[in-house]
Amino acid sequence: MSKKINIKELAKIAGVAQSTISRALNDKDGISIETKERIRKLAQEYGYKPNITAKRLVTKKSNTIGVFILAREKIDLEESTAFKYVEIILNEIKKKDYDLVLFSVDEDKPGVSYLRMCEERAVDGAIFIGFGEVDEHLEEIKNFEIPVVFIERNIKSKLSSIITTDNRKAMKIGIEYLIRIGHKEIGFLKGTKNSEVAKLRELYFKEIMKEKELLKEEYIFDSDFSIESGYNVAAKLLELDKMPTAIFTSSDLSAIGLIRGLKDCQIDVPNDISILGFDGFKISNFTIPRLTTIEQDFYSLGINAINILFDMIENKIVSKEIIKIPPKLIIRESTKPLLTD
Amino acid sequence: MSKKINIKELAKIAGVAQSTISRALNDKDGISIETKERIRKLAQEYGYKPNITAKRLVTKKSNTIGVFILAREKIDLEESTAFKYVEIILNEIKKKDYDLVLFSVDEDKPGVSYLRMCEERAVDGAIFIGFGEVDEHLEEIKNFEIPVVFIERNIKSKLSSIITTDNRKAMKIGIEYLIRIGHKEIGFLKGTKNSEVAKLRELYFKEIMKEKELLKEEYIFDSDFSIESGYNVAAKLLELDKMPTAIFTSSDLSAIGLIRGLKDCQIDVPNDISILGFDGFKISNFTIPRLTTIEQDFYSLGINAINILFDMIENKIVSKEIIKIPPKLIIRESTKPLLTD
DNA sequence: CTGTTAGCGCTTTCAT
DNA sequence: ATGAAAGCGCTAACAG
Repeated sequence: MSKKINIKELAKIAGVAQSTISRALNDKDGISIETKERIRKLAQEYGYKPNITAKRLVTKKSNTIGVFILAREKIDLEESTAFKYVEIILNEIKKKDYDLVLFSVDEDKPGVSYLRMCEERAVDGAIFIGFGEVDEHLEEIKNFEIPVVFIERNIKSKLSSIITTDNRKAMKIGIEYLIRIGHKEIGFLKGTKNSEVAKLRELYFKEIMKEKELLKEEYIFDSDFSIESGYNVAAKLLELDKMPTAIFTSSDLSAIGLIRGLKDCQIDVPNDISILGFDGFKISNFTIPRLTTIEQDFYSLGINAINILFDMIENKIVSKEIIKIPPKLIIRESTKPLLTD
Repeated sequence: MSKKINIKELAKIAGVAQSTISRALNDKDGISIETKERIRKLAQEYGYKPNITAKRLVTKKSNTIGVFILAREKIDLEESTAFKYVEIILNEIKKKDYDLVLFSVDEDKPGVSYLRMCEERAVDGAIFIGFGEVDEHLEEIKNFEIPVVFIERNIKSKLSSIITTDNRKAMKIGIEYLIRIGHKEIGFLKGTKNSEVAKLRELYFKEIMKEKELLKEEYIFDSDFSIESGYNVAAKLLELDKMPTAIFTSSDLSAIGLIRGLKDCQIDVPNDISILGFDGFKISNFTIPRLTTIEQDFYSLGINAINILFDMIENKIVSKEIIKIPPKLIIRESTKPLLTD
């Protein structure tokens, strides 16, 4: 393995100017096809790799996307949807020859500046996944001069687009399905306190249930998307004078936890109570019972996010629109028509 | 929000030379305490942020760690352990003021060079998570001049350390537990074909079972860590003349899939057959039945990996040792003593 | 079509 | 303790 060679040395070897090397390797025009070929061969031969740092310094472009995920206190990333997006984004980015730098953010850690992080890394654009409500950095983000896409988070800023599941529709099809199969006493498990989607789902749940004149406040339970928090709701459910006949959760994992908790209390799902999940994780098709759930189209969410970001970066287009991806009801075994007796 | 200011401008404002600014902000000596203070205040006031790209160009240090995860064909990252490590590494890295750039790698995509990726990004060190067996880039990695840590992958290279779960011990405690509760007919679900840990687990399973004179080849099934692949084994199990009384899987998820598949065939876990998982994912404590499993200490694995990498980067120490983290048996509900009749 | 030259914003000798 | 100047490796504007 030979030593690293730089553009200057390669230029000397090729007997041309540095700029010619640069032109050849960056496929610019104003250079003959022959020299281009010749130089490329030479570059190959000598294992020349342009120094990306130097390149960046002059072009002021980093070919880097910053992805910010929220490190919530009690929720493992395992239990969040963030990495689903990261995976999809990573794949798309690779095709375009961009790199992904991953930042995790403690929501209430003051002092750190997201913008600063972006600037330091000279990212060309950023994606914020699932940010919360209370955020001292909100103002800062709003004034970002860098293209930004938010997933699961509705922030209006200078140069941003927003991609989210259509949470209203999600809640609507969930509730209407439950009603259709005979349920009227429908409970709800909230998501993490300062998550915006959690807030939204709660809001819509109440709104729609109120419309149907079915809303009962005592059927609404705190939870935080996590398995454990779902598990813990089971005990609270038992304290009720009368249990709901169905429960709509804010995440598959909390649904799975809840089902487990219920089982431990000798309450069978779906015979004693119906449970409806939210997410459509793969595993929910393999649980016992299989989970009926509202499936989010993570793939679309992710693809849209990154494509829009590229669009903003490359074409300086600011869509400013909110893209809502429709969710889908997947009926499986954890819900059951209510027997009227 | 004022415009970005650079060192030159700040120098002019402060009425000093650039080098003085540099010294002050990088806490070098050869500068009076007063000017240092004065300049820092000024920097603060004018919102001066050094351009990290320029800094890198001259220092040749990037404060970046590259993390390579394997994008396997059929397995979602959701189902791999990779992101568990990413999460842990990310947290540690943040403390040290490093950044993480994430690469996903298609194992059999020729032409891309990991080293190249590292060089382009000028990463100070790299972590490879769970790489496979067949790898055209293996030779290249072996000659890396950059500190490298492998997780779940045993590659000997110039400057590398290896962190892995003690898979031999894992298989041993799993098998011995199963035997202790009366099982002799013990099956095994392999992991992904070209994963090294999968190979290792298979190897040790066979080795240990042979020692005990209990090995039966027909009880060994192809699988790939995924839920679905576990599910599919159920049908194959039924084709057997005589089923094993217990099955050791290579992952929690495949165990969960298998249990589901068995259930669909009217076979009850653990009454008809015992299933032993491998991983210790959180969810396995909430499945029905709760999964008995061999728990990997992901946290230790991750922490060790990043700490060793930092050590190699900062102190130029090459440990070259293989660190094996002990696994732990967690007994829950999916296994049961074999009733002798 | 190609070479020359001037920076990008920083750190780091080498003087003073 | 501070300043001046060189240079990291590249691209881009300007000549020719």
